Amino acid sequence: MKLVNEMNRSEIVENIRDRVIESVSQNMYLYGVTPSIGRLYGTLFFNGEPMTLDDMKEELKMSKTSMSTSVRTLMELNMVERAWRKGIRKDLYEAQDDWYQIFTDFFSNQWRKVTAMNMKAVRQSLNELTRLMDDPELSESDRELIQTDMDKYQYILNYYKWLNAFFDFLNSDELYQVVKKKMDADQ
Amino acid sequence: MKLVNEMNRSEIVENIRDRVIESVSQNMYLYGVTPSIGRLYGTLFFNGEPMTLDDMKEELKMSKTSMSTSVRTLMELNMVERAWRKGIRKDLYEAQDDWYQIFTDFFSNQWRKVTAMNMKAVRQSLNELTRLMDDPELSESDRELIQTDMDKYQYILNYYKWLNAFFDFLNSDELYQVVKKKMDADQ
DNA sequence: CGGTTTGTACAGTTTGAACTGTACAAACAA
DNA sequence: TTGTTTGTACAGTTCAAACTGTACAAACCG
Repeated sequence: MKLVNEMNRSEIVENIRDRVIESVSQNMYLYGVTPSIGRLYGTLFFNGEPMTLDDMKEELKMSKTSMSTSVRTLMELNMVERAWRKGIRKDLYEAQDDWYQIFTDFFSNQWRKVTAMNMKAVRQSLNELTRLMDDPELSESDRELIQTDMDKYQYILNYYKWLNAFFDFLNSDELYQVVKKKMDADQ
Repeated sequence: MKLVNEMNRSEIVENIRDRVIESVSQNMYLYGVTPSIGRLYGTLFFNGEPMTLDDMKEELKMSKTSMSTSVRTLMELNMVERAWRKGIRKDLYEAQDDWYQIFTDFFSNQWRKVTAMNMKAVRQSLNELTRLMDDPELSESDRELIQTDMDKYQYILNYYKWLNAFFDFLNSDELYQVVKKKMDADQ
């Protein structure tokens, strides 16, 4: 097609880059963020240099407010960090570009938070049922019914304990050795 | 409080159960599902017995259509399975109650799908840039610019390969041994 | 001190996703 | 065959989240 030949080279490179950013951002819902926020991360990642809110607003054609809130979200996920350059008064942000780190951090931070909350709720429920079981007037059939629930709660607790151990493993050095072995096996 | 004493026992047990279901469902956004769908899963999990769409509709006070689409979503995530009981004409569904399995399946299925798509896009981009680099008229500065992008694409590809090896590990027996070790260390 | 720049709180708007009700197709019953 | 039951497609509605613009507080400048 003639048009392509008429495009100047940096335009072509830019288009290719945009396609990759789009692809990455479309799939960042796995991290619980919207495509817009994903696009912002991609932009920062490929820009290399830190950017100001106004840079981002300009690049993505969105409001400054959106850029402000989006960049905060990315910071909470350890995907973006503050940066400083002397002589620049505006806040600067740059992409955390270690994707392995981002991946493991995500679990340690987000998932652990959630499991902790759930464990609390389940532990409390387990306690309340235990107290209920103390009642000597309880019929045998009631007892069985409650026990069924208690067994489930115990199962959930064990699972969460296991999950947390798994996250410990994710943060350990072993991870890389173990996965390396799998990679070599793949070849 | 007097009220509590007046509640009959199964009501109390029910309330405790609902609280746990709510807690679990609130946090199932990590699996990319809404609280409603999470609540449906929780209901099926604690019900034990398989349920029909009408059972669910009744239990959750929602439309049958919602139950139908929600249960499909849960099936795609391997969180719910079809069940059969003789004499019952309606479709029956029961919760997959092995949470370890659900967790590892989630990665194998959802994340792998996403990485595969991204890899495709990045590979294509890398190819196109390689072809662009063949042009002998390319200035040195253009070359460097393109090379910077190509390095990033290569980095992404390596990361995705690593991720896939990690998912292989998740599906392997090793996982349980390795995590077991961490759990014992925790005590 | 007043004047300027920068980030964000907040209210309002837009957009998309969740949810509902109806209408129908497929499966079954008689 | 006709009548009934069951699941889902589809159109419409409702609701929540994303996004914008304005207005202001905090920091900086002279």
